[in-house]
Amino acid sequence: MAVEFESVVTVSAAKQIAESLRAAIMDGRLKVDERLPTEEELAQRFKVSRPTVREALKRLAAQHLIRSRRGPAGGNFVSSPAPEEAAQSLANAATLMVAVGDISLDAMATARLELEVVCCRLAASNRTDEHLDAMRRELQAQRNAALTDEEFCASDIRFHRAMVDASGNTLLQFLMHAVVEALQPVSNMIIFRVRDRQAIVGFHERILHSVESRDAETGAAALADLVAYTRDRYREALERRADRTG
Amino acid sequence: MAVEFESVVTVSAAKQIAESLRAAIMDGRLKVDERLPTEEELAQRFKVSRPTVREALKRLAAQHLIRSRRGPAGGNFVSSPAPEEAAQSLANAATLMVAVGDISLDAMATARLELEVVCCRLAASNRTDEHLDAMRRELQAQRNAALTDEEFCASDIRFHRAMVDASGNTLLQFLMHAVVEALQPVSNMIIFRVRDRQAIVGFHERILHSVESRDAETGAAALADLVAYTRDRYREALERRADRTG
DNA sequence: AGCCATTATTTGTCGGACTAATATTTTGAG
DNA sequence: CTCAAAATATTAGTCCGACAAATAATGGCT
Repeated sequence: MAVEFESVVTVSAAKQIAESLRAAIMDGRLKVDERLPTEEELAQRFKVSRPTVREALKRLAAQHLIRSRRGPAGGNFVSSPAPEEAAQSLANAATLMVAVGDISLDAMATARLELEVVCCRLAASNRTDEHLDAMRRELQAQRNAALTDEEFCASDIRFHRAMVDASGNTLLQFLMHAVVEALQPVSNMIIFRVRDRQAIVGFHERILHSVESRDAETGAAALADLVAYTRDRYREALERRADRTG
Repeated sequence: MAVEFESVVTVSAAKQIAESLRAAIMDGRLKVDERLPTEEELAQRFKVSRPTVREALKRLAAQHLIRSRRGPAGGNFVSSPAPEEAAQSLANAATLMVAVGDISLDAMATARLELEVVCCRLAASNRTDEHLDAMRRELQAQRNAALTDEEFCASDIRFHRAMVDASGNTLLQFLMHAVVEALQPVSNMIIFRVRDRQAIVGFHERILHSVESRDAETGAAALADLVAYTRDRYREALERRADRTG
């Protein structure tokens, strides 16, 4: 273990140790899957106790920067960031920001529309048969009236994710998965009527067809219609809720 | 403190406690700025020791879900997610994914272009004078030849952020700040020649003008040119580096 | 009444001990 | 000699108990 860490002296040891290790990982002094010293050794090196080191490690673990295994040949390892977990964290943050009002639902809706239009255009040129199949599968599933609302919503999300995946851009996938996920609570609120489902399936058919035929423009139109429709249904749902409560 | 937590029994106590608290925060049982029980009390409630509770709390702190203060009237408080910090986390994750190859630079560049075109279009219709001023200020700063490379890069980032902010969409701001940030290492690598600076200032002028005159199309073109230019300079930089090392 | 010292409360840190998991080594049987 | 099972060593996970540091509230002093 030849990696050097800056020594930490002043305040809030755990936080600074975490920061020091994080920096070491970020700028490549610690590589992915590399094992870092044992907690005991780190404690000696940073001149703190093991619990303090552990708190630092937990901070990193919470960001999925390290993973740990017990036993000999165990230890704490630099973890390559799993995109799904990172997307989950992002989705959580976005959900909270919506809940607290930092992001308005309107901003979220327009952002989603704009981003999905971009993905749709890329998908129209980069799609593969696998992606089309995935979209078709979800669309077929959504036609099943026996689906519960939750199942329908889940399939809805998978459909959009499949379209995003078809764009072939991993960064957009990453961002969009989180955005779509963060919007799920809203979707859950408004999908409950058969008519709504049929309408949404109709939008999805138009989207799928646009990607199939490599015609991004109709896809953009379909997405715009879908967002407008969703917005209206959401407003209605809010009014109904207002009626019930007062 | 009337909030109930599910009791945790089976495995990995700290992780489950963190998850339990996180869920309580996410679905609103714990509201922002609310103080949660003392560590002692949580330890009793979850039937674990205080260090274990602390590890759970550190996990949440790492995700900026809670903040802590010492002293009476201190404690652990639910923290409203600061967009900048969340964006920083996202940027870190993105940087790592680029470093590890989960995201190709090409994917990153196209994603950035597409997203910035979206932001530019929104900015053209939603911009305020403050946003225009911010963009003008940075542009003026970039004309100063005395700037160090780092200062020029920083101003470059601020210019793009100002344009993104002008879109008026907080979610896009949030995402783009992270994307732009994650791209900084690349920028740092290629900005070193006076000619490059002049070219980039030229692109920025076109972008600013398009937002000023509410003409999104020319802005999109300028952004595309900027990305293409940047890509070429980056390829050259890579070749130079290859020459030096081999 | 206003200011300062005291105090109480809560997180931060510590050291050590024990538990649980697990890879390695040793041992034993075939 | 081979292979499997048991012992062993190593390492993270948990726990306890205590003290340090920060800080708001309290109470006493001027």
